[in-house]
Amino acid sequence: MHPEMTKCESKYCGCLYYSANALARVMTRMAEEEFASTGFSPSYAFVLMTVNAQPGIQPKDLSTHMQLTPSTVTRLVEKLEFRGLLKRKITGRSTEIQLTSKGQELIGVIEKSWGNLYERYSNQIGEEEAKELTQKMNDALDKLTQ
Amino acid sequence: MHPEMTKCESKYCGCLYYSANALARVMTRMAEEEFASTGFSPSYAFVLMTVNAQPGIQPKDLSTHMQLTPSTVTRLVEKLEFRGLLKRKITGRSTEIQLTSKGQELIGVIEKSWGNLYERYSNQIGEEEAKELTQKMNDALDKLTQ
DNA sequence: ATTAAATAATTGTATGTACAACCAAACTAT
DNA sequence: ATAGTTTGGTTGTACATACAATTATTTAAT
Repeated sequence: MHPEMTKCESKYCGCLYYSANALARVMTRMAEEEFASTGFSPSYAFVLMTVNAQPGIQPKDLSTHMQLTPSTVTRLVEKLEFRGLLKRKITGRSTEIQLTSKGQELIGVIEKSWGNLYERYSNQIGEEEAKELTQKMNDALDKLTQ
Repeated sequence: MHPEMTKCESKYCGCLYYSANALARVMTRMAEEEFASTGFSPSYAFVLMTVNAQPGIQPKDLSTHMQLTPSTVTRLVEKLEFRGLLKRKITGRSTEIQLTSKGQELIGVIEKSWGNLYERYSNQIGEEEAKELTQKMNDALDKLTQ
């Protein structure tokens, strides 16, 4: 038995599906706590940040960028539009998403929470290790999605 | 700009929350495809495998093991019990979970799908890299959950 | 012994996400 | 030009998961 196996009795801990989901749930719980002060759950905050970084982005691109299905993106965007934080400009079959001024006002708070989240997990995991892990996960993501 | 940044234009790709969730969704889609032939979605298959590996396991332990909340485990277990694949033996406030014979019959098929899943992502990511990544994620998980 | 605190599990309810079906717009090929 | 195909986006619906509140059991403290 390998020494690194001692911490985990179950052989299923060697499964990427299992570990990815467990880690995602832990990170989501943490992100929910950090973003709570903004009034948004993490996915909504992420949409706002992404639209802020790429004004005019289309739902399709949000979808591939966040690895969410188009229907999920529709739901996220329509709720944020309902709350007056962004608006959709439809031309033909394509749609452009822009922040409203009300939405822009929130970016500061959201980015601050995002910074807090980064600090929090970096403290626990170690900043360098966290960066490295994130990078490796992104590499894997690239390979898994061509 | 670092060379490894070229693939990802957004600074948010450096966020562990983001990457963990994106990877988890991609892996879940893949796992759903592989487990489809068993008639279970991956979480249910995982419960069955875990109970098979640790007969008599308690919901609480399943919960911490899978990083799922107790209520979620209750739902998973009650559906599997309803389908006659496992049964709960309640003594006092604690519960022991066992596979039924019907449940045991399914283990073979499930483990085979699990192997297919392993092969599939190993082929895409590279077996060594996949193992390494899984290990690093488990290490991070340990640190994030004390 | 009796009360208080902690723990295991469950229930009602809400939310995030996905799938399947669909519509409308834009290509493509005849 | 027109029919077929592809693509962006939306809707109805279903499911996995979480949160808050609750019950029941066990442990701890007086």
